[in-house]
Order: sequence, then structure tokens, then C-alpha cells
Amino acid sequence: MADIRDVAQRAGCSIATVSRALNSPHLVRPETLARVQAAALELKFRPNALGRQLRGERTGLIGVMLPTLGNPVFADCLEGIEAAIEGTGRRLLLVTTQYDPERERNAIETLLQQRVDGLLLTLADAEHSALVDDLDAEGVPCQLVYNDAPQRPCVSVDNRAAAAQGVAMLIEAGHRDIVMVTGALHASDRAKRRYLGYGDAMQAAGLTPLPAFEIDFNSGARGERVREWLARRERDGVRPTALFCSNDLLALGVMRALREAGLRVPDDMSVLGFDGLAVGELLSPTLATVVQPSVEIGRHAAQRLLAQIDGRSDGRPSADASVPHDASLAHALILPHEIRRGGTVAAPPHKSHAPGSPDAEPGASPVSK
Amino acid sequence: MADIRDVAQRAGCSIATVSRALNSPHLVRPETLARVQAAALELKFRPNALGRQLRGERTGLIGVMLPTLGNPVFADCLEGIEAAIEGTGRRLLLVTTQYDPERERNAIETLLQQRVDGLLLTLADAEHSALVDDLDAEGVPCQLVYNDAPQRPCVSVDNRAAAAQGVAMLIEAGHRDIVMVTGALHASDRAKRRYLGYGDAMQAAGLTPLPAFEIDFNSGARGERVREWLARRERDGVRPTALFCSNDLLALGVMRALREAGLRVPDDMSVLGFDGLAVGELLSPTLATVVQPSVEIGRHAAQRLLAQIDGRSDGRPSADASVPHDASLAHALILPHEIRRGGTVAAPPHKSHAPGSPDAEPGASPVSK
DNA sequence: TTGAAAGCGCTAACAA
DNA sequence: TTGTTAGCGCTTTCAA
Repeated sequence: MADIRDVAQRAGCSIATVSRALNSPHLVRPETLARVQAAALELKFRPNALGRQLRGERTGLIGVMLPTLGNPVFADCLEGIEAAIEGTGRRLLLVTTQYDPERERNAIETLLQQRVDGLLLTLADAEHSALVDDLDAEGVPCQLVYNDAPQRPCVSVDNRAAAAQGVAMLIEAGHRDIVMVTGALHASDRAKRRYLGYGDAMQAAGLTPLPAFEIDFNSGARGERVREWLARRERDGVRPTALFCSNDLLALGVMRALREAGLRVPDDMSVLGFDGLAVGELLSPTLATVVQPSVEIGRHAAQRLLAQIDGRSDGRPSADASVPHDASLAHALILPHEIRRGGTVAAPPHKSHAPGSPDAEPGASPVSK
Repeated sequence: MADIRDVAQRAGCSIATVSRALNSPHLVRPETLARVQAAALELKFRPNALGRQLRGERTGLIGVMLPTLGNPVFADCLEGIEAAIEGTGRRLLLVTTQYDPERERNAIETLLQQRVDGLLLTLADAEHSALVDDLDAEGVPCQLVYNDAPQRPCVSVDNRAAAAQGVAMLIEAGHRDIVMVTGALHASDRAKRRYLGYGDAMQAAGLTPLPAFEIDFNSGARGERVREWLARRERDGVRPTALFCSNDLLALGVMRALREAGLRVPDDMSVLGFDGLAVGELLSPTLATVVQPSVEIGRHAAQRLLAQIDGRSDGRPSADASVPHDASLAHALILPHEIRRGGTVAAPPHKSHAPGSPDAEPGASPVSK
């Protein structure tokens, strides 16, 4: 593989001139420039980015760490990131962590060793993660994605408020027995905040928040577990009429389980998701959900990161320059969410639950409180 | 940021010893090793991968180029790739092209400049792309993903056979008027092959293949176009009873359009997809589709690429060594597809349109041949 | 407008 | 077992 020296020789000039011809053509006499370009072409010269990166202060590499791409919400976000860096000559170094905190740590270290100019991260739990503090202390440009931690540089929706609003819609539709279904709660700070929002909405309506129904995402026995859980609740006489799922993918899984259990959505059970996956709108009935602008989240995060990177005088992380160029980049950017009404939410089944009236109405769920 | 020299100084040894301590600890006296490690820790030394990569013959970087992540089929594949490199100490450099041939060319060049050890690519059109030949000529390890070009190093399903089998299922269900719906046909060699497969199945059943209905993926007016097209066909008296969509995403879009047009699936129209997206199974009715093992495609492609890379004596692309270590890596790996029967396919509606035979046989499709 | 030369941080001979 | 040293391919002063 031809290197800059070969080109120089062929063009009859020094390597410095070749470098200039490539990077600052205006500094080179047109004649020389032409000779260099011709030589480069003939030799199929492909500049080695490593050399430049080692020398320079920037690599043009952006590190992206996401939990998984199996959930379109992250893939969408990545599309937004890609869109934002498109044309900037930057490249993406991608790692997924499967929500594993240890992999998070390793992945970040790896990215840093490659000398990425900045990081775009979705952490399992941003607020309690020392990682971000470390990065901050080291002066590594970094934006969190989806994590909403008010004091951190991040781009997200207000998960708590958004969830509350979604649940409020369920309540408005007449539901009182609403249960939140989540993947492993501990795995995601988003889910936790959404659960708080669920609680807010319930209490605001004078209802008692119920414990979340945690269901392992990765277990194949999802349908079974849901059915089993429903049966148990049925026995206890407290079958909910609506389920608020902590994300759309989970909602889809739950809906299938319900179907397998012989329950119709929304006739027997309403379902509300969170994320706003595009496929939700293609379903029938369409999935009611709390929409977060995933692509925009990715795009904004990337834009902020780029601003942060460009804001530094030198490209290298500087431990002392703890003040970003624009201080607002150091704090959360909360994008607007949206409630998407959909066919999966309807009024609860006929027999309504007058509080305090314990009459056993056939086919109806008794009331809580 | 501390470099290897700083560590050496602090540990009271030479940089060579530090390097050894890090990369070949067994070559270093335990005492020294400990000192180095301590020094590295105290200085928060983070080895600069660029230095190593510039020096060495491998970067550990794998270039991945996909059309988009908006289609889960590619995100799934990427998950497979990730899974395959997990634990190998390799990293992924990711680029998406939005099916744009020019971006393909640029992206590859960019990846090559970063000195990736190999490439994993999905091209718009693999068979007629000079790109792969160039790469091959340059000796860059490379595997195509999804593209099925028998003579090329790639991992895919047999799109033609798979499509034929899917369409055969439709025919078996009683359909005769089957139209294939595709995104821009020219944009994807997969779609072309699937159309061939459609033709195969139709002819094998003595039916006349119809022109494909091409519909722009990115146009927002999808629903409208589908309705309009249906209306036209209706006027012509040749309304199809089944649609074979060139991919699942398209199938979902089409189904929505049908719904908006007041047609029920599968009662009024059967729909068959291609890809086997997980969400298809979560729908109701579940999406009938030709399943390709996306994650496995990604995983195998990555594994083959790694084998190819490791097979080379030197890590650098060598123009002459056109023969891979294992010659089979130079040819297609065709993974098995699968027909997923689903609720979107049923027998055609009662009034069938027998070509030439105007008698309306209730409830039965005329027989071919 | 061009060239010579000094590294960027690291690895790997080769010597000691 | 350790150190010295020569680069990997490039950019960028500094001089000419």
C-alpha cells in the first residue's frame, strides 16, 4: 500500500508538499498540486487516518454505546446520530452493552483508548453511575442519550411526566385498576422514572399505585408468565383493566400473551406502551403509547456533542477545562413527548367499579381501595 | 493524558518494559510488573490504540456498512455481528448508506482509510458492483451480508428460492391473482431476486406473473398510492387477492394502507412478507412471511470475516494473496430460510376471477392447468 | 511555494 | 530480564 512518501517521490516533491496538497491545496502551486494528485491517483494512494490521528489532536471518531439494537428505539436513535454527523467527516465507533454495567465500563474504556473525540452513551443507570463523573473529570466530551438525569449532559424526554400523562389518559378513559409492567426494573433508570410517573398519576387521581409487574425480557416464557400472573390476580379478585408497559416492545409481547390467554385488547384489557415505535402505528389496533422522539433525541445528542467538541480549543480532553463552551450543554435537554392515542386503549369492560360497592358482578373486576 | 513514557519514568524502567508489562506480562519480572501496574494505575494511563495500530499490522477495527437501521432486519443483523465479535477485542466502525451507491463508495473509502481489518457490507446491488471486485483486487477481507451473489463472499438466504416458496404457499392457499409489491426495485438486488422467485412460482403453477407494484418507501403518501392503485386494478377487473411484499416493513405499511382503504386482511386480501421480523409474530393477525435468519446472517458473516482475517499471514491486505486461507470463504454461504405461516394469509375471497372464465364459482378458486 | 525534520504513542528487533 | 532504538504514516513548525 502506497504511503505518502511514495506519492512524494512519484510527484517529485517532498512529503510535506504532498500533505499540503491533500489538506490545504491552496498552499500549493497548481502545477505541483496537479502532479501530486496524479501521483496519488496512479498509486491508489489511500491516506492512513491512523497517522493523521496520532499526530493531530482529533480523530474524528465518535463513540456510541447503546444497550441493544434489538429494540428499535435505539436503532432509531442511532439513525438520528448518523444523520447528525453526516457530512461532518466523522465516523461512529459502536458498542452495545446488553444493559450490562460491566460491559458499559469496558466499552467506554475501549472507546477512549481509540481516542474518540466524544461519547454518546445510554447507561443502564445514569444517576448512580460514577462513570459519567469520571468522564466529566477527565474532560471527555460526552452526552447521555435517553437517560434523563437533570444534572447531567443528556438528551431525553421527561420520563416521569410523560409516563404520568400516559397513565392519566388511561384513568381518563375510565380505568382505575392499572398495573405497570416493566422489564427488569433495576436495569433501567428510565423504567424507574416511568414508574414514578405512574405513581404520580395514580395518586393524583386518588388511586393507589400498585407494585409493578416485572417480567424478564429475555425469558422465552413470557406468555406463560403473563398468563400465570393474570390468573393469580384473577384469583385475588383484582384483575387490572389496563396495563402500562414500560416500553413498546414489552407492550407488544404482553399483547401477544394476552391474546394467547384469550383476552382481547382493548375489549378485555387496555394496553399503553412507551417509546412510540413506528410499528406501533402499523398494528391493528394501533398501539397507544407515549411517544418519545427517538431520532431527534439521537440527532440532538450528536449535535450537542459536536458543539461540545468544537467548543474546546484543543481537541484533547483537558482535565481543567471543566466548563464547556456553552454551559447549557452540561445539562439536560428535555425534548417534548407526545401521547399517541391508539386502538389498544378503550374504556374498561362494562361492569364499572363504583368504589365501595362489593357486589359481585359477573365478568367484572372488583375495585381497589 | 499520561503516555507510556510517563509510566516508565514513574515505574523506573524503560518504555519497552512498560509495553511488555502491558502486552506480555510473562516477559517481565513480577516485581517490575507490579511497579509498572501501580504506576499505570496512579497515572490513569490509558494506552493509545492509535499508536499501537499505526505500528502494528492490525487495527482490530471491523468496518460495517448497512443501508439503514430503520429496518430492523439490519439492526438484527448488526446484533449478530456484535455477538460474533464479542470477546475478540474488536470494535465496529459503522456507516449507513440509505441505499445510496455514492455513499457506499465514500463510506468504504473512509473505512479503508481508518485501516479496518475487514469489511462487512450490504450493497444495494452486489452483482453489478465494481466495488467488491476492487476490494477483492486489493486483498481487503470482506463479506457481503444479505446480498446473495453466488460468486461472491457473502452470507444470505437464497432469495429467489425463498420467495418462490412463499408465493407457492399463496398459490396453495388458492390464490391466482398475486402481485408483488416492492420498494424501489432498482435499489436492491434482493428485491430483484425475490421478484424472480415470484415469477418462478407463478409459472410453475401455470399462472402469469404480473408486473411488480413499485412503491416508494420514503414517500409519505403510501396509503394513498396503495388505495389508488387498488382502485385502478379494481376498475380493470383484476384486483389481486394476495400481495407478496418484498419485505416485512413494506408489508406492514401495505396492511395499514389496506385497512385505511377499508379492506380486511386476510378476508379481503392476503399479505405475505419477507424477512421474518420479530414484530411480525406479535401482530394480530400474525404476519405470514418468509423468514431469513437475520441475526445468524450477521453472526456468520462476522465469523467468516474473522476467519478470513486470521487466515492471512500478515494483517495487511496483500494484493497478490487473492486466495483466502479457506477458499469457501470466497463463496456464498446460503443459510436456510423458513416459511412462517401467519394469520395474514387465508384463502381468497369467494368471487374469484378466473381468467377467461367469467363464471363466478362461489367459494372456490379455479384450478390452474 | 517548498523542504527538512521533529515528533504523535506505541511495538519489536537487537543488544546488553 | 531490561534498555536502546528505529520506525509505523502523517502533520506542522521552521527555514530556505
